[in-house]
Amino acid sequence: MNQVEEESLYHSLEEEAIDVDCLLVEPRSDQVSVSSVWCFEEDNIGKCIKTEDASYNLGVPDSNINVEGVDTTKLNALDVLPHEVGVENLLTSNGISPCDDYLIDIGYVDHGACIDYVSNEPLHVGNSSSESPFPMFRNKGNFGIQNSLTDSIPESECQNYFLGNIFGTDSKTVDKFEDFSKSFIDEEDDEGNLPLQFAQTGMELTPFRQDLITNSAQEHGVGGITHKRSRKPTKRYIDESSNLTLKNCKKRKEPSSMSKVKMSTVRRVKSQNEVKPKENIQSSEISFGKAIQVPFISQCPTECQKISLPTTTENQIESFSSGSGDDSETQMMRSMTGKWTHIKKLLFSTSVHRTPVDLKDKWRNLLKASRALKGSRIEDEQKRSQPWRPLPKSILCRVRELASTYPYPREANNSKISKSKFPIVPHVSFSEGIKGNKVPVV
DNA sequence: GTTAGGG
DNA sequence: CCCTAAC
Repeated sequence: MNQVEEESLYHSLEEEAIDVDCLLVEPRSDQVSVSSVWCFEEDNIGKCIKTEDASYNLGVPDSNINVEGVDTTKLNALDVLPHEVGVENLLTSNGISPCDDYLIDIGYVDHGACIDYVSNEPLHVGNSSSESPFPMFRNKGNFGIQNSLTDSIPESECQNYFLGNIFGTDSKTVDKFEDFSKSFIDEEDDEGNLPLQFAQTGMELTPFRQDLITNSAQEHGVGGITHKRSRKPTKRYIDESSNLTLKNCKKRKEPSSMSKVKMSTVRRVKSQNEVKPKENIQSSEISFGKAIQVPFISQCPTECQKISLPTTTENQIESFSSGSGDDSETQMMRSMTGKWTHIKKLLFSTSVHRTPVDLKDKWRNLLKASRALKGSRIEDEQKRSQPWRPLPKSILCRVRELASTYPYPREANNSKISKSKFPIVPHVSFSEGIKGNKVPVV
């Protein structure tokens, strides 16, 4: 139907005073009342009850929550609306235009659907001075849309629209859908599937429709038409992702400038073919990280976690700590200034994510735990007092033993241990203990 | 730059 | 794990 037909129809109806239910609305209002429109719509519900039933049965909720339904209705309304006739032209011009029924239906429904989603924005209908909140739209916008569609499209076709667009089964409907989409697709947009095209199309149309689509997308989340153009991950993200595999999937701040130096140092140590320490250290790394990936070696079996330090590392530590050799003095002096750094270098070289400070903290925590155990003596009591899983008693005992042997600075008054043995703390390597606790292994 | 220690 | 003071 075109505008002329509608106009003539309207006049004929008016002259003959035939219209009954459909014109409960006062047609001669200067302001087009939306509630009137809704009265009209309500009275016409019967006309398209079949369509409504169809849509409702198809799961289109009352509040247009169904994304596909929303877009479908909008699509249909847009499709029905003659493009050459602007809504403003149809609805304004001092009152209701000759084709009120049709135009209110289409135009207002079109806008009403938008209002339903752009709740904060008053409806401006062309030159009309009406600016009403249209409260009823929020509740019954769906009716309007569907009625308009029903009135505008043959019933069967209307059903096909709903059915096809909701389920995507009707090829005819899909064709129409595609045609509609193509008619609005930005030429630059050559990607995306149908829903995406439609979304892009909607954004090309008007602010109303943009809001409609975006709002519907926000409301409905992931499903339906909310396929947004997938964003390529940034290079930084990719780098970080790849690093995560190396850093045991642990988000962690890049540990300061020192750690950068350590990283290079670590790499240098790695290049020295310290395979065995690596293995042992890897086992320790398995213990500390959560879901740690071990990139260089195969996972050590559980037995492997309790092996003592490999000979290479042991020799290094011995030479480092015992004072044998000419360089022992220098090393010892260095150890005095950078104990944890050296421990890290020697024994946790492959634990890229762990800084010397971390090692220090870990050891401190172990000492704390061991002291706590010493105080309570009863493991059950410890379990009760601690929110976390307690370390196995054997482990804590071992920590105490080591702590007495290699006292932590300022925490142990035990001065019988010479400072030259500090670096031997690395005799403890942390391994995964029972129940996933981190366990120092000697 | 490194450690100790508090938070 | 982060921060800061101290060295």
